[in-house]
Amino acid sequence: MRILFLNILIRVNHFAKEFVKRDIGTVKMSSKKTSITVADVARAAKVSKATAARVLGGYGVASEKTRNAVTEAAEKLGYRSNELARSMSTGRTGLIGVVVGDIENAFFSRAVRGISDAANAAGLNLIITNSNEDLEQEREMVAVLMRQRVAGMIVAPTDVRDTVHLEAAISSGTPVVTFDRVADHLVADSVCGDDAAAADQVMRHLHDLGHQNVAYVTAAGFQGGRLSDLDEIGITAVRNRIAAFLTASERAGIEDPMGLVFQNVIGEESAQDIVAAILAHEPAITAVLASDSLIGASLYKAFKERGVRFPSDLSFVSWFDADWTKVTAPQISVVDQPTYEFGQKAMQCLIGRINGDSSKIEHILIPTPMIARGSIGPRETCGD
Amino acid sequence: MRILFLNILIRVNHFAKEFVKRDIGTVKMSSKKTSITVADVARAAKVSKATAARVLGGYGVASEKTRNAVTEAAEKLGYRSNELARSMSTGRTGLIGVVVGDIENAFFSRAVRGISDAANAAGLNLIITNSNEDLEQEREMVAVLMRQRVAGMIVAPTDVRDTVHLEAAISSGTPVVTFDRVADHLVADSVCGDDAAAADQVMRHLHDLGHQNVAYVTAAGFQGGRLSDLDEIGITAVRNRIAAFLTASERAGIEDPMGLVFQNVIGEESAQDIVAAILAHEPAITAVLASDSLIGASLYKAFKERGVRFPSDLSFVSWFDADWTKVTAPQISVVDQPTYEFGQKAMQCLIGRINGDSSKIEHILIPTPMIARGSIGPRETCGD
DNA sequence: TCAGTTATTGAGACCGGTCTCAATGCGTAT
DNA sequence: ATACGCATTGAGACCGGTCTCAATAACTGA
Repeated sequence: MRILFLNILIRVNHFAKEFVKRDIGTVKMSSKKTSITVADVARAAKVSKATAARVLGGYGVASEKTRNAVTEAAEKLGYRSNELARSMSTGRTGLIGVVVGDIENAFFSRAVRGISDAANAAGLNLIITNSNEDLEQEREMVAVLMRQRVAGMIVAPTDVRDTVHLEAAISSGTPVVTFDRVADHLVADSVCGDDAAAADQVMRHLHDLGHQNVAYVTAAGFQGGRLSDLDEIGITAVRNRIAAFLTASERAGIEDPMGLVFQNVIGEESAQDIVAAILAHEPAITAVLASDSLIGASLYKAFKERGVRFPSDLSFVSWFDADWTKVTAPQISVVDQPTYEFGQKAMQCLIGRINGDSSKIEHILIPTPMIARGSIGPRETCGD
Repeated sequence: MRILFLNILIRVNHFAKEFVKRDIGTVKMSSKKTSITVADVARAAKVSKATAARVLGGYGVASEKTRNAVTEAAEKLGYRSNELARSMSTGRTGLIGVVVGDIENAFFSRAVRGISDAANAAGLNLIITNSNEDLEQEREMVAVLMRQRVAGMIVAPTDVRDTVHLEAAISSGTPVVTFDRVADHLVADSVCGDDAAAADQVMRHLHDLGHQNVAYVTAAGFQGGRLSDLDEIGITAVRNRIAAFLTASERAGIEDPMGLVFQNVIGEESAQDIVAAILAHEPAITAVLASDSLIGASLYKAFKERGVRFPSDLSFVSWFDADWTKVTAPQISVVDQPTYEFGQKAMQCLIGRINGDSSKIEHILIPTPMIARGSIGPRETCGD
């Protein structure tokens, strides 16, 4: 009788426990309805969490029967993997950090498109950040990306003379590839246009057309408002162009080539000032090189406003084949920077590094040929 | 003797196990050297992990003495927080997913800049993806973003007639804001230009100038190569423009307004075909509206190649005030879409939703006024 | 059928942080 | 000195997945 009672009590207790367990399970599932886990799928498929994870994560082995059961349960439950959890476990994220000057600048947005396409093809995704060509902001963005534990970073460094933050990232095991600019001392691959060759080519072309006084216009600002030392320039792309420009100007007999470098052109107001200075220059400047397409567009508009005719009054070349260079009359001659390819190459390098490639650091130079259009003409037609 | 031998064997085995364990521990610490954890900092500061986390995570309370000790240890060790772990715990990431048609299109890159600036100001970062205005790719990108557990998404939907994937995201608790396009049935805020009003304004202006046969050129493709039903258009921005265009054309006495909608202009080749068709149109088409700046640039170039003069032969208006519209001669009249503001507004809406705002869904309409420039002129100067 | 080998599965620890609540410490009043 | 209330701290569970290795199952050959 006593034994029978105890037996009944044990059964009731067992039933109550099963009831509570089921109830808790129901509540849990209800509140977590929006996020099904591997454990949920495993329960539904009547396998262990580890087995379900193997199937859903696509690693290890599982029998076909098990695989089907898990797959079906996952579909039925609407399982969606959690990359955060996966990344925590594996120590690897599928995220790539990108630091550009300004995503709105077509030069960078096209490069980002190239990076993005190559990344997506490799199952990776981009976190895009803007440095605004400001070192402090670049540092902050790199820190943000490091906290996100990006698998690697592609950076257009604002100033190659101060890359401590990039060195720290690299030391932490995060591979870095720079694009458009190269820091020689950094243990990072780089992908850049051949700026020196391009500047040289443009200058030769202009000299062949009889030009001697050629101006170079840049956004970079110099101490005392005038270039006196190339080391002032933290963006290697710009430095290389100007170095080649100076060499070529000397070759053409210019005694003070640095005096032909016009600085600090950021936006249309400063372009107006520079255009006034160029038009007032003695001896007359008969050709202008714009360091990038933003500057190019501002200068072009300012010159047109003053009634300058291309190429009869002034020959004009801009870096980067932006959309606007092809609707002007005449069309603008450009240094064609294939930034989509820059981006693709940079991403390919980075994927190699992420996958453990420890071969020698590469500095990839991509040709950036001049496209001569109607904005360049012989000096004799340039009025004197 | 046998017992002695077994005893020695057991001791050797034990020693070997301890040796291997020590060796593994050393290797492990060495490989983890680059990632200092809260536990490491806690150890160095002689507090518990929970306390160190409180200080480093900036939540809870800690004495000043403790705070200083932890902060100092963290600096000395070079602690860098792990957002993955934090997000796992908190159930919240600081990532925002963005799906645009093509980051390279200035319309989107400027919007993304607006989104990015607003996000960064709120301590958030963007994962940018491209849909290429393809529904399948959009679905895939949304899935990728959901797997990353983004805190919310800003999407320019490719087709508002099929938004199951967005509905699923919203049901999962991930707020969505659409921009440029609106899906009425979606429980999502939207930020768009007032396309109907803009089209109406442009048409009124053209009619006031005497134009009657005005063409609208779009990238959208229609069944049978001709627009017959507005519901064919999955992008609401385009649909609204065309609807207003048709209404205004009818008002101006056009009997078959749909015949003035030219479709499927993607790239410069198709632009050539469309330009030929427009120039051959009877009665003569005296004004053209380009649905976006990519189409606009292609059309402009094709017309110029055929010697068309603006505005004497043809008046021309393009949606979006792209850079190229301001260097043509004459400058192009545009519908100014302030996409930077679109992006900012969208991000603000999304931040509200992420923070728990459950107020009524908002559809924000931003004015997109016409900027009349030299490409528009009276019909009488347009040759007949 | 039994033994040996290979394939599959499950238990439990772990990633690096957050969160909860009980334990401990500190300050104040009697 | 003792009691009470408040502030601070620590222990341990947990987030959702991966990884390791022992246990179990399945297969094959004698």
